[in-house]
Amino acid sequence: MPVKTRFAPSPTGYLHIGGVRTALFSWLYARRHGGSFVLRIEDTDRERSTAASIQAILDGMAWVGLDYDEGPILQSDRFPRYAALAEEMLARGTAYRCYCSREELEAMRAQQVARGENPRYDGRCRERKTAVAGVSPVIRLRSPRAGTVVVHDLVRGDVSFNNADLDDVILMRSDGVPTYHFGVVVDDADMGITHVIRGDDHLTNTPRHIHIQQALGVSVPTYAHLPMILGADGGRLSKRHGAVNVLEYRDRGYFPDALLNYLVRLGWAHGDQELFSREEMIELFDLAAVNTAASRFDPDKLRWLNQQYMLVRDRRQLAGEFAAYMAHRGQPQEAGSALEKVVDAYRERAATLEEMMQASHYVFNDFNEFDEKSAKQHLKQSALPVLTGVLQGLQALATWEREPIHAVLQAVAADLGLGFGKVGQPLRVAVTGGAVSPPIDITLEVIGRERVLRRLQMAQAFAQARVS
RNA sequence: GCUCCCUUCGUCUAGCGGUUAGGACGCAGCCCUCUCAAGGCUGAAACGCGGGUUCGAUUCCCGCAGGGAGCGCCA
Repeated sequence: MPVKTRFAPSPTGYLHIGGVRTALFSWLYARRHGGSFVLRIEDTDRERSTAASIQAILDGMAWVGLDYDEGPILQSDRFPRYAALAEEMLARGTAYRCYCSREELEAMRAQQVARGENPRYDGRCRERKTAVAGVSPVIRLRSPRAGTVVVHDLVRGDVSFNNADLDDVILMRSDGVPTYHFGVVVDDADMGITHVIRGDDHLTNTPRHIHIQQALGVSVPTYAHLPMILGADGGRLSKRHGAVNVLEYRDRGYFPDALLNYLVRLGWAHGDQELFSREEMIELFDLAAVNTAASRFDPDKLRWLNQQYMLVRDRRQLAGEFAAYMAHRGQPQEAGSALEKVVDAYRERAATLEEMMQASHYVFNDFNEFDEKSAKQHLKQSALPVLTGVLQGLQALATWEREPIHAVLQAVAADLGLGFGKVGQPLRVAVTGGAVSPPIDITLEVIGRERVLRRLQMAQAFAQARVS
């Protein structure tokens, strides 16, 4: 039987980073085994589900490039199917109508907790023969009360549960909408899902799902429960640990491949290897090698990984991505030099496109003030002959390229009997406004003749004013 | 409270009875160097605790402690 996996988020918000990891592992498993991957939207919670969330999920999936062979399938399109199955179960006696009010159930649970028991439905409507007037009932599963269920989990091994600890789960709400438990089971069966790969938080739901499958007479899929991703402090991953919305990583200038590479190493490893292309992930991924312990999200490592991708990116592609990113951020981008040269100059100094934009700010934007500390240190009297000499040399330059620029600087340094550092720093402050930039000759090339000459004059005036 | 899961450097992890417990991020130092990076080298840093089993436990078993999840007409 060919492998078929699915990712089944509920559209109650953006696509979460933890969700992407779950989707990735399901996708990898399907791709690894030449199977198919389904995207299913679990929108049975009609109050919280929104069209905007569905769109956010689709956008997120598209951005990270996790393609699906079927879907998006909406559960809300399938309501008649669940209702029909529930009726069949009623007829067969594997399910029954429950007329208990929410208040009644709440009181029941409160009493059980007070007695130190596991709060659960006590089955009081199991044998009820008559309807209660004016009450629209829910439909509950008549689940076994004795014996055990065992979940054969690909990452945990066998996990067994006592049926006595489980209660009769609600299949259909009183308004005729299926619950999550019924929806997943029916859909996984109808769609022929062979492997259910999902978060660890569903492990204790699995015995209930198996009961439903048995009542339905469908086969039990293979389960694999993935460890959770926690925040840096070990708590549930949330906004305060950095971005949890995938699209925020796009907006911060991360590469989707780097994000996926980071995520695949959370709970999975292949020896000491850190860098995995998509193809390698697919080739090497194995559920048996998935860890059992939860892991913590480390933004620093993601950042490092992103730079590793930045470093080896094709220059033309990177330039295109950088241009698109700047446009996305509303950054004007007439540079003095080609964008390819800019990205080559800054890729070593930026882990993300956002950082690249910040680091190369002066290439695209004019300024009228120098960084105070840098100016104080480098734009002083001793810098005047340097600025003057360089200005003259550059004005006379025929081709504005790194090598001839470098030759000019070298000549000025030699003329003045200065080390290169005494030339580079004042220049750097003059043309960038600060003390940090790529090698000065490259910096000048990339900023462009017009801006460089203008800034040199500005710096000259600045230093002159300080002297007098 | 009850049920289930988990436990190797700060973090991600390798390990699958005998290792100087390896790698990566981060951190520190050095080298390179016109600044900052990138890169190279070096360093500090871990088997939660207690019992077993065994000639020998990080590794297998049992407790404990600590963490996490579930116990909804949410998913």
